[in-house]
Amino acid sequence: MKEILRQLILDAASTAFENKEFISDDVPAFTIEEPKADAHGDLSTNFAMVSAKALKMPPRKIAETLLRLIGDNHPLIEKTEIAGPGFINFFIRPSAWHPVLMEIHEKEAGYGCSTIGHGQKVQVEFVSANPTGPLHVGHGRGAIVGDSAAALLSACGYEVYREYYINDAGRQIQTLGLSVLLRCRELAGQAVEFPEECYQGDYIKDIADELRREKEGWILTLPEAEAVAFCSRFAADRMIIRIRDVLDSLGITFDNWYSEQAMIDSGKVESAIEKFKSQNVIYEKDGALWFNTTDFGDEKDRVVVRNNGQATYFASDIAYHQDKLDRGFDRIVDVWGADHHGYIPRIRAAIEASGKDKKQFTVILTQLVNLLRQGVPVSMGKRSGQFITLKEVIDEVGRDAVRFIFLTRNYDSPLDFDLEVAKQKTNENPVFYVQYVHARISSILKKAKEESIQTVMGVNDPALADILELIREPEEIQIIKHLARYPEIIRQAAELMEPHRVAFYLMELAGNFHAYYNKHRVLTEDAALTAGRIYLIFAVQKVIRNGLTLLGVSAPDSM
RNA sequence: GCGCCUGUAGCUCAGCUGGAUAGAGCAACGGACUUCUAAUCCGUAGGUCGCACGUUCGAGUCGUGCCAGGCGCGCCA
Repeated sequence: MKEILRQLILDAASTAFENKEFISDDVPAFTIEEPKADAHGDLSTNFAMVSAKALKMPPRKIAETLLRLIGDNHPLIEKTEIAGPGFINFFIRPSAWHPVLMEIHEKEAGYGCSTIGHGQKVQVEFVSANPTGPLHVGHGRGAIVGDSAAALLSACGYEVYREYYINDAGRQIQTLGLSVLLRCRELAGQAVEFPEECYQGDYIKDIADELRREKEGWILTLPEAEAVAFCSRFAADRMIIRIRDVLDSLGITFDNWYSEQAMIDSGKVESAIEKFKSQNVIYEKDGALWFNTTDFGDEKDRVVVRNNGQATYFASDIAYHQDKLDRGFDRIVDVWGADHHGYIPRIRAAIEASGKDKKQFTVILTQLVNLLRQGVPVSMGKRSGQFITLKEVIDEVGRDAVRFIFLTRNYDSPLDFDLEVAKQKTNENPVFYVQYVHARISSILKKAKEESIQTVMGVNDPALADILELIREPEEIQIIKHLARYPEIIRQAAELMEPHRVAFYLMELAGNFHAYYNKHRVLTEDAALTAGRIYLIFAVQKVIRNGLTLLGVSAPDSM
């Protein structure tokens, strides 16, 4: 609808130019949007105001000219008006909205999808939590936002590749291994002193127990270094399995789990360093190797190899991002927690230094999550191991509610997650509000079927046009107008990678539907009217389902 | 001290990259179930958009400076 109007306006503008009524055919960017107030029509454009300067005409005068050229007998338009400082308001004929329903029924799950991505390859790297401890709710937020953003990109014609980067090398993993080894010895009855810097959580004991069952006393006979190395690998593997299981329970899967250790073993880190050395962006100072990130806008240069010969994690990060680009992705997206924001300049530096466009690299920074219970913060002590894990939250609250809550906030805002609120089946928890629409419609359709009412009409059914003429209640037109916006919402949400827009859209659509449901009956004595209304609500259901699917939330047939 | 994020109704949050009279939900108050699911709906009340300047036809939105909160500033991971 917007596109039709846009074309109409552009045509009128160029006619005006040909008639020499406009002195320029240079059309500035103008918008067409749904006004907040119904009195301002169905759609409105600021064309006259934004082009006032270029045309050297007062906005209202421009608007008058345009409207005269558009004429007042266009089939879609009921009336037009000029308002305020120069808005042109269009009132659309109610029946003009009906084709939206036909489009939804034709496209089904494809309604809302687009091809704006043109098959560009996008890699989305998210979660990538270290396998040294269980996932917490902060990871959950990144996981859900990343997964949903990926789904949106996919729906918009990008070729999306989901990847998890496993930090399975370096000091932390050593510590993990040591922690497990010490717990093994403990289980064997040895007296051990458990250092503070080791991981304190009970999951370490669990893994030690698994290890003991599988290997019995064997591990205790190994020399310290070998034992730690073995425990490290064993524990990291077990942690990854746990992490994957939790993510699975949220409906999140990856195309690839990328091992840092494997990357190091393949020599990619070394060669990346060599490459940068030869480009003189890496230099030596005080016995260490430094990356000259300052030249690319960072605050200070960063160490890549320490003077003890050990590479830093940054070295791996450089190689990893090089590798991403080498694999041919047009765009790479990293989803990080806000506590990592200081890393953006250096990673961006690494990308620029390799001759790539920094615009190919985007970071989604999810702000922190405060876990509460009835308004009281739940402590998140890291070292103590005394924190509520993501798994516990999912088990308590449920997958759909967890996902929806994370997706009803802009990821850029800090988020209070109250466990008690998340469990409530009230409107404080809008996931049920939206799902209820789906269930209600399923229920109506089921009943219609039982009463042998035809529920599916073909687009080419000759009776369709007459039946749709009966769909003209204000609430019905309101719903269809809202349905018409869906594809644009999806495009916007994908471009900005802001899934919360979809969640809010769905809540609004749900509101429209519930109001309609309470005011009008779908199954009536009038067969034609009933058919039309079924056609309408069936479309609503499809859009609800499409939206929920993008958010990774189920669409139940009964509740 | 420097950098990033946030500040909108009592609470939790939207606000479509600058549009018209700033919106939802919750909480409060008053109504609607013999009907296709009341996990719903209808109504009332609630605001100096942190503060101050600036940019322009027009600012919650953009710029600058303050104020408040969160996070980050290692040859740590």
